[in-house]
Amino acid sequence: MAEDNSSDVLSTEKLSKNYRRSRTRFTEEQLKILINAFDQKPYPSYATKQKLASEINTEESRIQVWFQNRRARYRFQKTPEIKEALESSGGHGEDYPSPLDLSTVQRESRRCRTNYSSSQLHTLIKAFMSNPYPGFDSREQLAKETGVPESRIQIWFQNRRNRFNIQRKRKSNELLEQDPGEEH
DNA sequence: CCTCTAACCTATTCATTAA
DNA sequence: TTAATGAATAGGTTAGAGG
Repeated sequence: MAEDNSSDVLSTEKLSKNYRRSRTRFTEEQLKILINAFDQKPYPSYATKQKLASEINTEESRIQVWFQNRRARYRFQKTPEIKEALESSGGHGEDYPSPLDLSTVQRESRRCRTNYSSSQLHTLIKAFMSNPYPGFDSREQLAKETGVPESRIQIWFQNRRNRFNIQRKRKSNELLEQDPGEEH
């Protein structure tokens, strides 16, 4: 088959030095603590995540991602063991009281909203225009340059891409709707 | 090869803040 | 009060380490 992926679509941005953070290896002891915390509270507050981070000596952003992945796995497989545990305890599992139901879980305090200075925004926007998908090294560089934590840089790029796409979509929809001859 | 899962992504929603 | 935007969510994809 012909390799037709040489098209210009992903020539500059996605291919260029776009590498991930190296994979974190949790020790058994760390996992024990994390799993225990998850069983107690699958939606930990920011303060709790910070506490866990210092407790197992890792970054708070790794804790955040770990909980995200754990919830996804838990929800997806809904493991037979857990289902059994739910039913064996008389219809309602006390150990797992549908902990992933957001409507019943009261969410606790988030991380404080970050305020960016205009010079920080200037740096970030410039970087975004040159590459909206910065790899780990690029994000670290930006963090160093702006003094903003790398985890905030990553979130900033996510939000920026989303809102950029939303605007783009709305524009194309408006173009479609403005067909000439539309009466009224 | 295959499985597991950290890292990453989009889309949406919640929440804070400046105008 | 509202618009802009940071933070968190669900849920999906990518990739690295080990069987």
